[in-house]
Amino acid sequence: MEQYDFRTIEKKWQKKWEEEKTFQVENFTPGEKDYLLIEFPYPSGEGLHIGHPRPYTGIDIIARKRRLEGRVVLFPIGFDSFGLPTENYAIKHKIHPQIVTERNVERFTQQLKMLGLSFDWDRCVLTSDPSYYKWTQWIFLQLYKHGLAYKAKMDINFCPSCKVGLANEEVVGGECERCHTPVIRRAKEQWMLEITKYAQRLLDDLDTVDFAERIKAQQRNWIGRSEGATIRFPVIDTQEHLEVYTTRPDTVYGATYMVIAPEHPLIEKYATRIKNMEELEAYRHEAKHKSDFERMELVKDKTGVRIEGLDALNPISEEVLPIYISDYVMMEYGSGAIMAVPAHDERDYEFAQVFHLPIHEVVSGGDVTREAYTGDGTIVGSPLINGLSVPEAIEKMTAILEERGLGERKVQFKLRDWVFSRQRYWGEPIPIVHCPKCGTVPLDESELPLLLPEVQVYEPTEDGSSPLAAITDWVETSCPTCGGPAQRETDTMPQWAGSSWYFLRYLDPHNDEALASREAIEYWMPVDWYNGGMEHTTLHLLYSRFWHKFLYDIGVVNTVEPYAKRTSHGFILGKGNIKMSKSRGNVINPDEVIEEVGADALRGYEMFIGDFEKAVSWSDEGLGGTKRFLDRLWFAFDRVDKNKRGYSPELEVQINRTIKKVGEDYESLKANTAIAAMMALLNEYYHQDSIRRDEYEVLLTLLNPVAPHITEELNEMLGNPPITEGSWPTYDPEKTLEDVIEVPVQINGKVRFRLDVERGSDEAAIDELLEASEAYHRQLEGKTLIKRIYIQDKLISLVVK
RNA sequence: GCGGAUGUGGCGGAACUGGCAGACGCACUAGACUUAGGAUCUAGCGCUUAACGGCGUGGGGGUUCGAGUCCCUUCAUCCGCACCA
Repeated sequence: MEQYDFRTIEKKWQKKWEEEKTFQVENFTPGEKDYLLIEFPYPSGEGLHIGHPRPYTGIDIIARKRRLEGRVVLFPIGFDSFGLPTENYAIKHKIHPQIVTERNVERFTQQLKMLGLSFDWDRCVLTSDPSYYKWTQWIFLQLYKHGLAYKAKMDINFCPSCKVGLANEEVVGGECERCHTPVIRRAKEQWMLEITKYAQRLLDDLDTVDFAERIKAQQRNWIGRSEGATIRFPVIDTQEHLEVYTTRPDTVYGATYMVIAPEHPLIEKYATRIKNMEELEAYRHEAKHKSDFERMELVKDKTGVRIEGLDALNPISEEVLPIYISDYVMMEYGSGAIMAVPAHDERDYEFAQVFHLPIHEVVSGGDVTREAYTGDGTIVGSPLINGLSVPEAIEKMTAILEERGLGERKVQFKLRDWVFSRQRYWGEPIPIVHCPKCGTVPLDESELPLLLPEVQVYEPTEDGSSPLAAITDWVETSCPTCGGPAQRETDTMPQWAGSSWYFLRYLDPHNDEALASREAIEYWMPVDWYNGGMEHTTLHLLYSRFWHKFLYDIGVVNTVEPYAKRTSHGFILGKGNIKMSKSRGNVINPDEVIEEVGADALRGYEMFIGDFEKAVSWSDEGLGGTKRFLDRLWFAFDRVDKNKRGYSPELEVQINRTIKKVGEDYESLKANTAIAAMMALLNEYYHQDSIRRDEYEVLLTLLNPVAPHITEELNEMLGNPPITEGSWPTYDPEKTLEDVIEVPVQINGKVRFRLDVERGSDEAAIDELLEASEAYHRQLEGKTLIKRIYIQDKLISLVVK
């Protein structure tokens, strides 16, 4: 028999699948639907990375298996084609981003097809296609109309290198997620989406979906819900109150000073009364020009300045409290002001030490002369709540505050609104017009898509405004309301816009009347299984859940959550668990691997390499092992007795077990152990004189989802119709068990010998067997049996003395 | 600091609801076939011991006839968030 010529054979099957549209699926096909989704790739210039095939193959296996089980499977693909890297590449090489995108998509498509993934290519979508972004813009307009999109001048995270504003989620460790330049703060008018309005629902509905625990935990953490109370502290000799948020209203008697954020508006308002304005200004200036990164570096040393001339009154203890500004209080969280309780808060404690401020213990149990005590205890020094525990005191104090009109119960979130505009070219134009008379006016829906204009120069400008601002004849337009001269919004949407709803477009990709028909949405939604990277948990996953809930609220979709189940895959690292990178020279190129060993071996290896959810390291030797398995499968064909049906008695149990195991393992993303079981079965076949046709065929079908090309070829060589037209093997549960089981016998917890026991034997039968066993008598010589435990078909445990 | 994980041979990793630890693969060793082998096949392969045996799932303790698995405690590593009041 010839060598397995994977190059020719893989191409042959890929061509067949493409021409015959084997994996195309029609809407409304009767049957049980499965919507399986992988995160669509960003078509970067580098082409497919070796990490891409892992999640794709993992879900492709599920798709292929479920089709064989007769289910109606939607497994689509598309490209998230707007975005900065393409634009940067275009600038560098002076090629239009559109052209760059087309080229990259072309390359990605070809590479994905080489992997033999069973996508329905007819539903392929591109987020940068006007027929697609028309609907991204449409969703924005709905958000705007429902008051969830607003423009605000605010300090945003700004990357001086990318010259672009960033969402909180895009700042990692104080650096730009993309280029790692330290992020600075900059005041800018930005479009914002009010995701905070959905915070509670985004949190609550996590309980209704099947997401991996780490994903849920990370989202909860990011949303950051806390319960507490607001308290208003009068500013002495003014009409003003400083409102603070605290989770510990029980410690209000322990407040010995107050701190407001450097940006707090109180300072401007009372500038004339403040005696040390210059000093404050200097501090504010410094704080503003510190990047987040620097702010973090200096975590240990608390700095600040007292506001001379303004004091606050503790409304409960009626003590007079000095007010400080310090950058450890942030304007973005709560009200930008805190009551400082140094005895029971570590940060306040540090600050109090630096500034020699009093520390009043109000919860007993710690030693506040040494450190802040944040645990539970009995309330002391607090006339209204003395003697209570912390939780009781929180409850009582909150009630008192509400009763006296000094504050109220409050739920606070860390989640902030989504900075939605980017001052870049390669993104969806925001369909808004600014009219001097009518103000901000949304475009009429009939005007969509608002096309991205052709430009010569797409570099961002030094002042940080969008390249679109320079295209006067595009910017200058007329007001949709009054018809007078007006100007277009020149910011574009962030990359996360197009990916926040793409799974809906797959359902009805050519619809020009709606983002997808209601019928299609009702037929397919929700996504039954969505796999993607952990790095998207607080970005894409949260954003798309938010948009989906909004679309639900306005009646576009029928499910509250878009994804019923979410799993995430681990990265593939280089040898020695080091990240692959060009500079280290340890990058593995999928094209080369496919050329070397074929797509089936690559797919098989990426599944066999280890736990799907964990990071794994690439090994060329490991790849070789998987390739060898496929070669052995290929040459086993010679030993197949094509006329002999059924399973041989020696193999029957193992085959039935393997069918069971492979099916279950695929479903739980454990293709590694499924492959191990199939390897073991093939090894077993080699120990037989010949392989029966049915034995071989069942292995081909089981392996088909992992290695679709070689299995189809071998199956065809047997003269069978394609596996894709067949069905998934079934097993007989009765036959997954041996009739005679080798049961271990433990004596005082150690296995000493084994007995062949007929399946289902009772204790009496065991007695007989033990009596007849020579080993048993030898082991018991001179000892007394105290206890005997028999677990049917599993184990015999004897306790002797 | 908070949250989530993970610690098993030389390596990647298996082990269902507590029931034969180390499946499967890699590497390695020996042999076969070969002019040759980085091909293929066969066999071996946790540590220790001459052997019987003993010891083994990060460390310590506990529950149990029986613990990788359950409980307590401790150490280490990875990931995410982080002055969030």
